[in-house]
Amino acid sequence: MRSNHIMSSFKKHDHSICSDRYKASIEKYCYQNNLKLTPLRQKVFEILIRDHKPLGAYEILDALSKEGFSSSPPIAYRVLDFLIEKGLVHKIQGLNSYIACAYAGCAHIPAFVICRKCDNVAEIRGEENIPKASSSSLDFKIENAMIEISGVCSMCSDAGVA
Amino acid sequence: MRSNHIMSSFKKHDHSICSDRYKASIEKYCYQNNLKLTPLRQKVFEILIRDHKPLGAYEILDALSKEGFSSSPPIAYRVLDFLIEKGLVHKIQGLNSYIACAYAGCAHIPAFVICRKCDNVAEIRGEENIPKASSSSLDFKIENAMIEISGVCSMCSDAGVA
DNA sequence: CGTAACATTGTTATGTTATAACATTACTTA
DNA sequence: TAAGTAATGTTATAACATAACAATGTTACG
Repeated sequence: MRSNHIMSSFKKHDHSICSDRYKASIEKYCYQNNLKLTPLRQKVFEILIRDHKPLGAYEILDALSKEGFSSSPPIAYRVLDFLIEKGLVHKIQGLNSYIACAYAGCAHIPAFVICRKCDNVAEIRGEENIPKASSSSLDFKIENAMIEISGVCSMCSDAGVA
Repeated sequence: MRSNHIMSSFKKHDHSICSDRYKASIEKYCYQNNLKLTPLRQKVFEILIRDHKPLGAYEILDALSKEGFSSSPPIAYRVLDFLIEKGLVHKIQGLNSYIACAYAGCAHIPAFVICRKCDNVAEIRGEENIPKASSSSLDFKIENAMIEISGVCSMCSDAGVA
């Protein structure tokens, strides 16, 4: 397991260890890349890793508000834009929500596995899943990929009927 | 080329032939599956294939309005829900927009190649691109996949600088 | 130091996308 | 032809996101 590997939300684990790894990876990344990890940015990131689940922008705003931060919409969206641009957070398009990157600092194409029952999401590496053949037959310059797999995780399918 | 194959938006082609193929495939599919292709549903589908581009729900509503149909938001969303559920239309999550399925009636996992310059979109088959290994190691029951590749198409990269 | 330039955060207003809830009309079928 | 269901019409509002500008903080350089 690589040092910054984050545990899947689909497996029971001690999340405090995860949280520490997340924090360490973002701090290291910002330090190495000379990015300012302001209190607001730290707080948003902390909110995102707390539940180990994707959150909507307005959920983040609520959380910020409860902790005494300003909470008008642009606050969240700007910080999210920053974190997304730096690859520290990803947007889950299918849920209009945001999740901390599990591989911050490692070049990768993110892909997500989303349980429609418990709303947990695991990030996996999507490199091998982008359609090389088809798109090259189209002579297309690939810049980005969004891969979101949905279904039911093992914890949920063990728990009851479909 | 299979009989219902639709031309890629990234290649010059006679779109009237495409349109006819789209229409034929939806009519055939609805007939075979005993689905009611009402005037409203037909019109929405026709609007979607006209430009051979994805459209937002409110663009569809505008078009409906111009053609004398009722055009409050639920009108479009309900018809889109129906067409999506039947696999005749797909939603492009990254653009909040909707596109007629290029493989209606064929079981497939849709994937999209999206040019960020001209906004054209080509549907390709995504079967081979879902992350089998990773998700099976998670013991996850896959139901659906969303694969959207973005970049620049050959027409746009020929046309000028990046 | 002081100040110009830039980055960050604060605030108001508004734009865009989507759905809830209920009314009406049409279509089926027994 | 009446009851049940599917489809469409309408109003209101929820949920998601950005534009535009003000205020404050930070940095770097003479």
